[in-house]
Amino acid sequence: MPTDSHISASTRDKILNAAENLIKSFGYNGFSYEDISKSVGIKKSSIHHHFSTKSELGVAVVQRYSERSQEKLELIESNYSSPKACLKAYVEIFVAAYDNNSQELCLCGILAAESKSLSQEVFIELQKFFTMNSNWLTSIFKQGKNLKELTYVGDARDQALAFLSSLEGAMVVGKAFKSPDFVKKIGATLMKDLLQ
Amino acid sequence: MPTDSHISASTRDKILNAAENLIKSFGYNGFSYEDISKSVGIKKSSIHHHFSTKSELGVAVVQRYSERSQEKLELIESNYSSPKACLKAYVEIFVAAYDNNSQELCLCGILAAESKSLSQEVFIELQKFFTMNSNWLTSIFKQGKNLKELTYVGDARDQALAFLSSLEGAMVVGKAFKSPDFVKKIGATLMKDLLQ
DNA sequence: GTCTATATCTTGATAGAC
DNA sequence: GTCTATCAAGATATAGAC
Repeated sequence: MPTDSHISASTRDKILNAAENLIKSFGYNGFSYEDISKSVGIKKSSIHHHFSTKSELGVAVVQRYSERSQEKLELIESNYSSPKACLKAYVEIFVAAYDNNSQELCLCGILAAESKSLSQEVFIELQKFFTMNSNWLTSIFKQGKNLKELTYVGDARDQALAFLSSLEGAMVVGKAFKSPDFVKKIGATLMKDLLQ
Repeated sequence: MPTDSHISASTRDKILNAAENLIKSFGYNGFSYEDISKSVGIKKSSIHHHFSTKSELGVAVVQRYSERSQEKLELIESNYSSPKACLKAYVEIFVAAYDNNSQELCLCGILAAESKSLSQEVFIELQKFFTMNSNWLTSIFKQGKNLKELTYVGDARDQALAFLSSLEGAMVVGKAFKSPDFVKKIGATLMKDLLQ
């Protein structure tokens, strides 16, 4: 058995989990090593043993988040052949992340908003996330038009970027309204528009 | 002459200007009294004379931003009678804020992302901003459908919220891509979709 | 209304014992 | 790999002179 998914998370993973959740809730400038210390039950200095700087920790958090996102995208494409179903499943990622976790943001959404506060290293990982997502969506939109499953005017990439922007924005605006089903509603509206 | 728009800004206004710009760039958790001090050329303690707490400053910044936004919305409605033209002018607000200022975010967009870090007082002002914008947009979308100028399916409010989310999200995603004309492109795409 | 000075706390990070 | 102890810097905020 190559993976030991049943054993409890390593300290390193616990730190990454805590950091990811803290960033989603309070942003990169809104969390500290002390917060992680409390959450994981380990001293600040021990965190530095695993991630010597905050930037290094940030890079690792975004990398892991991107890897998981990529796995989800691959899973969608292997589960669904129709672009319409793929897009619906994509929306469901955002809905689940938001609705199931008391209106938590996309990790990379809040980091993008804080771009100017990030080290170059973290920012580069951030860009990779958005490049991956926009490329995937563009491909889906192209297929959708070819198969006449999705209705839109103009360029597939423009539509993909607008779609991605809408979902990221929905998480942000939904927080301001403290609306638990905001992303679900926006997602449904977006899909409806594309099936016109 | 009732207004003295030619005289230089009061210290209070200078502080508000600095705070607004700093928040747009680095977020609420990303700026300090020291930053304002450097920007305005005044000591930290003097800022406390005008705004005794950071929360108080935050409230004032959002209130002023909202007032200006409201004035813009009123100006649009008095300048244009067509819903389509109103919506186009609304998009232009976001485009101008983003493109002219090296990809600066909507003040309330980044604050919404940082919701959990805000005092209740600041958060309440934030909600007012989004309520005002969504109500205005809903009204425009209703008129647009009645006059057959805008094409969309379903509820006007849902479309208004999706539209607002798209613009807010475009500013965020555009930052990740370091794309100077991202909001303009997304805005054009959104308008095209509504004129289908 | 602005300043100097200071208080108090928190931050990211390091040194060194175990 | 985790701990205690400590650091220097930066944070919000206050006291009191001018």
